[in-house]
Amino acid sequence: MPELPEVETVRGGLNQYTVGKKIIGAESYHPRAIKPGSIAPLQAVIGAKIQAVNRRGKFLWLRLDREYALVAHLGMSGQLLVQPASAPQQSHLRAKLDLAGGFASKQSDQIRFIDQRTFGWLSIEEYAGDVPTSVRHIAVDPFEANFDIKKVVNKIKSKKCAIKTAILNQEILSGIGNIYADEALWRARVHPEIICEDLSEVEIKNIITSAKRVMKSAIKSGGTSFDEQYKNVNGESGYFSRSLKVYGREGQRCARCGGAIHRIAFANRSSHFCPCCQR
DNA sequence: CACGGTGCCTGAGAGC
DNA sequence: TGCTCTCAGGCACCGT
Repeated sequence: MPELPEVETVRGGLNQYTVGKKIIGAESYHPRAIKPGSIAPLQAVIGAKIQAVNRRGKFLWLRLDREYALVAHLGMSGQLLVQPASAPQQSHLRAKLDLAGGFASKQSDQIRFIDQRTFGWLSIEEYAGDVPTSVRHIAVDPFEANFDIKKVVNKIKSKKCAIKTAILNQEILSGIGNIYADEALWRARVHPEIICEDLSEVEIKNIITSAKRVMKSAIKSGGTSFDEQYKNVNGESGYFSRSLKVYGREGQRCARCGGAIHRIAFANRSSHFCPCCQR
């Protein structure tokens, strides 16, 4: 499941291998691949040059030499791969962009959008200030220079919902999904169902700092080679098996206190935590 | 306005 | 073996 670290890994790969390239072809293969709100079909980007690859939270966009951006969200199972045009076609290929010139060979490269469960999408959008329109309501993520932790702490402190619900809310701070939410709460020793109002500002700040730290180390283990980056995006990278302390570890021992990790259904999701050290 | 619940989607794995 | 059921969780949207 791509959360901020996985999307950042994809952004880095696209930034390295596609910036400066001209888009010479575009095709969509699935009706859900293009977001209904897109102002134009995918073919509108043909002829555009990729100037930069930007990200906020889990939203990604290609800045083009145009008035509009090509926005991408990976949803639950989306991937963006850069591959030579001759590479075999993946079974869930939803769209592709052809680029002029290649890095892997002399033939042209493609950006391929692959998405088994079709919760991801591509969209052509105008800008609302610095970001495309569908990103406008998404809060700044912890890695952005203007991330204001005090403001975020105050906003969370005023909420009457569970702390886990608050840190998953992309309009409060963005980038955290179910995995990193559980990991951040474990590291901060806070039970996911504690009501925000009942936490101290120090505790809330600690949760956010923990989230940033765990996501930072996940980005680091995204690897440096192109292939490794995209292995990570598949969701089964070494990071997941090595470093996760609670997510997907129901019944196993807590690395801190040795107690059993519990899993509860909460807000239509699974929450993993240690009842012994997360009160 | 704030918040909780639901729909969208497909393949893996469990259970019978 | 093969069928059916449950689960995974991103976001947008709707109702209270």
